Amino acid sequence: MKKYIPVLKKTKLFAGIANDEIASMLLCLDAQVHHYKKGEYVLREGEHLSNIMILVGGRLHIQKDDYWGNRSILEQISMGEMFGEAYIAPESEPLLNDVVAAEDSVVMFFNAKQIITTCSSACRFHTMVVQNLFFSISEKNRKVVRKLSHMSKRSIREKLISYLSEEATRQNSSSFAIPFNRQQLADFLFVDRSAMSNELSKMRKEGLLEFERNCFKLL
Amino acid sequence: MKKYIPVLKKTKLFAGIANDEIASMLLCLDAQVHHYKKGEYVLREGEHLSNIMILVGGRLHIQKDDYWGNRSILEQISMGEMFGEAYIAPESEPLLNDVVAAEDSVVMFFNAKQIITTCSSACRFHTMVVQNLFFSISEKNRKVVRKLSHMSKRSIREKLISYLSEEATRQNSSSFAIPFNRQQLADFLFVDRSAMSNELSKMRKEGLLEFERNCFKLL
DNA sequence: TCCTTTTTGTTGTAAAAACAACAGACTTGT
DNA sequence: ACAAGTCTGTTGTTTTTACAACAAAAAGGA
Repeated sequence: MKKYIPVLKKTKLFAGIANDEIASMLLCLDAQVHHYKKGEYVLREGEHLSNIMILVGGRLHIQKDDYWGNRSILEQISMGEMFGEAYIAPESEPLLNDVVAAEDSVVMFFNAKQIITTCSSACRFHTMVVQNLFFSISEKNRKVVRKLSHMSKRSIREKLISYLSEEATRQNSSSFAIPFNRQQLADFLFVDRSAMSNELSKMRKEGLLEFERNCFKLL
Repeated sequence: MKKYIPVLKKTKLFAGIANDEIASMLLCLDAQVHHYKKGEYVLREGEHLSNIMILVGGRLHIQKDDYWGNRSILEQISMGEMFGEAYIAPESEPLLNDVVAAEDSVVMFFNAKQIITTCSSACRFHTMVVQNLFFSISEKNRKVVRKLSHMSKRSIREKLISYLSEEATRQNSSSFAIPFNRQQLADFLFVDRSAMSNELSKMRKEGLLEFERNCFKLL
């Protein structure tokens, strides 16, 4: 458990909190560690949540498969990101999507009630965590809205440009790796893989970008 | 100002707070009222926010126009809903979209810092508001994810079914009105209006639904 | 009321995407 | 090293969507 404190320290939720403070909070917040193999389900659609979770190792996909087997990847969760936080409100509906390990992953569970109910004595920094929680969910919110903007684009090409540009900006370089293979990227952009591959090739021919596997360079 | 207290009382943010408590908080939170005519901009892309806003009259669209004049409506804000809350975090980027009055509207502005910084004495209920704020943004989050699910559908027909089903569920009836005209619905679903109109007609012929103007009935 | 503007549905055509099928490159495990 | 499986790009076909243009219906204003 303690070995994840350095990771937690870097998260938005525990920003500005000292290591030993985090350690004491782990007890107060009822922290638990779970391990998942690639492909395993962390959460399933329809579940009721009473925990807030932080990914401390690996990578997760928040996704949904429809009746015909079409998969849609709504979000990707990377190291240090929080998830599940939107479903702990008292009148919240059950989880809308599945959460699946995209690679071997480690997740920490925290008792949600303990987080949002500021405790009386022990944890001096609890108030700060509540505020951090709000800032974290704010960031998540903006992330989803950005994704929605990608999806508002009408053509595969525009969606690709929109997404790849964001990645280039985020990684602060015109050369960057993405955390998806082709099929996953297609599922993430809600388009057909072969059509997308085709479009990528066209764009390369036109000199808009270069790529190899999951590495891209915008020109 | 005081005339909006009954509206505020029904919002998620002020849930469980007595009328006179709200009244005193209006001062503490630096509340201001602004009026907008249909089509007027409430906020513009790129702005930095230091307020949380609640719509107390009318209807707003959170939207974006691209270079070629294609409009995308990302969200609709109805009476009593909060907005802007995701952009007040210290390291938040500027606003990603425009906020426009879809009809004559009234908006209340609250000082964001005052809300998230629990004040010392006067407002006994301030702690509750902070918690409400978290639950409100949680709900907003789920709303955006639901919209993302609609958009994950590959065809216009599926998007329509996905959106209309949600409305039917939300309004708890198979007959319901939607808050969009055809062009706005198309902008909201990120598709072409005429193609969508066409698809609606086909669906009506096939007996899937009935409609007239903005009133729909699922069969 | 009449005129103007907006909204909606319809049609035909061009463009784009989905779908299916396959081959070659690359991985992985034995 | 080999076999099995996965990933990626490519092609041809079918389906769907976008686009443009227009007419009818409805709404709004003078």
